[in-house]
Amino acid sequence: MTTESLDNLMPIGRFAKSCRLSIKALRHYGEQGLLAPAFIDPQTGYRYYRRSQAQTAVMIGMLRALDMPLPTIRELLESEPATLTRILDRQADRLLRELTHKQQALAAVQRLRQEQSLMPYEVAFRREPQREVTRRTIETCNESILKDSSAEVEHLIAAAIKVSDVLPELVMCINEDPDADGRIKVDICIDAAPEHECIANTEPATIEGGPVAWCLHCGAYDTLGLAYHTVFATMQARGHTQSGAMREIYLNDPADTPVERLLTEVIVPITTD
Amino acid sequence: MTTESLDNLMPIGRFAKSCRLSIKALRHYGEQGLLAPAFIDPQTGYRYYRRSQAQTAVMIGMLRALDMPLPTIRELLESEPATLTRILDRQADRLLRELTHKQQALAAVQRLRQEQSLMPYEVAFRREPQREVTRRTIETCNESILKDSSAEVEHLIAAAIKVSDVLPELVMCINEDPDADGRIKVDICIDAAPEHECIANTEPATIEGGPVAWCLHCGAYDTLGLAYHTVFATMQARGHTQSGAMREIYLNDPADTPVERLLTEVIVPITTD
DNA sequence: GCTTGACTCTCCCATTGGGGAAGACTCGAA
DNA sequence: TTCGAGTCTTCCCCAATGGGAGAGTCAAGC
Repeated sequence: MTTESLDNLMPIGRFAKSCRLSIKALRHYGEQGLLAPAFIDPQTGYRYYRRSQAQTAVMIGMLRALDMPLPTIRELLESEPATLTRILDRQADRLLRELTHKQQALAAVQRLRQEQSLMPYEVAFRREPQREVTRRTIETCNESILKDSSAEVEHLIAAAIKVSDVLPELVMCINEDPDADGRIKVDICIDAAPEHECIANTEPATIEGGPVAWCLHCGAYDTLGLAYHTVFATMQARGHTQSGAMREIYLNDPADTPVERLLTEVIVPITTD
Repeated sequence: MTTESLDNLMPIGRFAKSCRLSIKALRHYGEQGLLAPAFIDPQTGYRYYRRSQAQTAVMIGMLRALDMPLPTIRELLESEPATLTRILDRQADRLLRELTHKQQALAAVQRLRQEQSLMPYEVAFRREPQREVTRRTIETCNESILKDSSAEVEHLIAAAIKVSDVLPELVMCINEDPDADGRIKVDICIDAAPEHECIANTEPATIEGGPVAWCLHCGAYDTLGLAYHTVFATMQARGHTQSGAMREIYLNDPADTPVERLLTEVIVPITTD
């Protein structure tokens, strides 16, 4: 270690100022193995950093500004370019999920504000008829259900129009996961018709009829959660219990309807005892 | 209390299942004053909930799904419709800020991934000439700087084109806040010209020349943060210190340039000792 | 009436990324 | 030498739960 490099050593305060991090944060990064001081005086315990370490420190600050967890940052700083891409991909996925979630939350809050109510739906209790349908089942997770299902719905609709030339009524059944892995099974169903039987990856099925809690959602699909919550709240208040997969019926086609006019029936089968 | 209402009482586990919340969460909500059990057995400490409370519980679950903090939810549950709007407005503001932040983070991560590097800029050290400019100063906070400044920039550009019929070169100086309140002063500057003096809310000013650290950012403005961090990192590695307001020079017009072609000079004045 | 298994209680510790404060020690300049 | 500023460790705090330990309770079957 030359005199020159010794001269470059500075105590934590000055270093913190130069790289725009707090002293606390720097100590924390040291403990977590992201950025160890170049030298620690064994007598006094004082931490000293080398000027060249500021580059790493600034990078850490940047990555933190991107909400990257410290363990991920450590990986990233130690990684080869190849691994770097993989880690960043993972991070981008995570951010995208959080972004979608925030978007939906914002839409929901704005809707509540507009409606001036925490339960902006009229919930009715009624009896649904049994339906014979053609079904395709997909599996997805809670965060990407909107994206995954809408993609699949488009495929199915396109296939149905090709064979029967009519826009079918569409029902989506959400089977809440008994396998716990965060996976959810979703059935996308169109009314049964002889022509529909030839559509790939589908099977005939029956949607049981019976008593249900029901409400009508008007507007974009990303605030459907509010409708479900309102239905559940009303159900509970009356002592009803869910007794099967909840479902949505889409009353118009998103392709030719402005989002604020979209109508969706929200249905939860119940037991009436 | 009638027998009927007593019959409605159920222990926490059943109640939790019926409103889809965890037992832990329910106990916590009780402590925080959001949802107290209808009855607590003084002997055993067992909590009993009434069926009608499930409605509130489901609402709390919904609001938590919107990332609303518990104190806010308490306010909301106790509030009149008038206050409700105000609280939801506040919440929407917060969500919007977080949303913007996530968007920028995602854009930054994707850029890093694409560049396969944590420092995807070439930083140069050079000497900037002094500039005489016409300046408008705005004050904003860190999160909304992009939005606020771009709005103001459009106004100023429009005003300048009206009086001089030429697209002026645009420089933005970011004075980092000494007042600490999270407020940042931003100067939007166009080159000084006699015709510009009549533009409202502007004043003549001088941007000092001198040594700077410099890099060129190509692409959308929301990842400019990466460029700044790279510049700072390189500066620190060479032992340079910032000595004035950092600034950006916009080399083309966002109105007629595709975002991926936008060029921005990022400049940080330094001392060279 | 007793056993047994499912439920529930309280209390404590963990998470993330630090911030704040206390009390003691150290550094550097005058 | 002295004094003010810097730094050390240690402990507690934030939000909203989750997990687990150890003890007590409930309800159903025998």
